[in-house]
Amino acid sequence: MSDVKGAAELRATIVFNLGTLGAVAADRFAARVEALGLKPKHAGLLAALDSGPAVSQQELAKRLGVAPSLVVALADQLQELGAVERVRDSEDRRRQVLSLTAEGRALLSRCADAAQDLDAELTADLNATQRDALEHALNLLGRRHLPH
Amino acid sequence: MSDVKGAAELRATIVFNLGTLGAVAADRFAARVEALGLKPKHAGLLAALDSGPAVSQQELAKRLGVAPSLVVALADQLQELGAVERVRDSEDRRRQVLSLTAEGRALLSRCADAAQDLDAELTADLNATQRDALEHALNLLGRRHLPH
DNA sequence: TATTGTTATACTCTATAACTATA
DNA sequence: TATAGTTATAGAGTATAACAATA
Repeated sequence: MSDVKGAAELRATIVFNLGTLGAVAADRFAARVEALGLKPKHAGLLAALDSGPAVSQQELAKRLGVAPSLVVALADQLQELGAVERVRDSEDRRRQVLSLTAEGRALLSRCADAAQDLDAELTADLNATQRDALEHALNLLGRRHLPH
Repeated sequence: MSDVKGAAELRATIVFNLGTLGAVAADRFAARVEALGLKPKHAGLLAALDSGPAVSQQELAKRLGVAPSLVVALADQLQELGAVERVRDSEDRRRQVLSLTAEGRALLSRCADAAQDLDAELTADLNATQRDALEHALNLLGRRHLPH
């Protein structure tokens, strides 16, 4: 069974298709949210803020798997858009606590709209069973392999 | 139905999970093939060469969706590894025709091994039915949305 | 002294533009 | 003049390192 494998075997793998289709998906999502003045990472930050209680920027960086300095830049830009507010934590004045504004929630909602639109576009030639199975399997993998 | 959507709705989408899991998959694949002296794009080039008849570098660039100058760099590195050969086309001496060597085929095979290993790792907590459905759906999407 | 946020710098990846050889 | 390949340059994105304020 140590057969020599070629392009066909590589292309058939889940990892290969996840990686390449993931890049396509990310590009299309980026194109959609660009109209909102956002990059995908901004949407990620908005989602992280909407998910749980207010946290420090350091904590956000860990959740998102990015450098703290990047959180600073993303938050700066979101603040400029009026999407987030920075409030110094009165208990530990080193901490900047980020929170979503109404505008931030509206932007996040429009990101979700864009993602749902793209889902329909991407899965147009899957039948309902296939689509549900894909959605379910990806949600399972997400829960297992993504930070949350 | 113009309900305000939040992080939960965004995270549940296929596009979101494809994008984020795709990045995870790509990172893991990159880590594996690094031991072979390769980056994912090198594997992509090897696979493209294995897929069809010999073509020019320009044609390769179109197939891979990258700039021609990147194909030059990738091919340089693969040639250094003894994985590809460059032969001037005798009919049009501007063209460099790339072809896989035995070493190149061996490297590609090891890339496929790595991808199959990662598949098992990634889908460890899916049952056989879920796994097959995921694999099938991704292959369908790949045929529809990736160049080939 | 350690930690949070910030700023400054550097690195990786890849595209665009300029150049060479051939057509 | 146009095209294949190559080389040089530039930009986007993000990390690492240095710094300031607070603990």
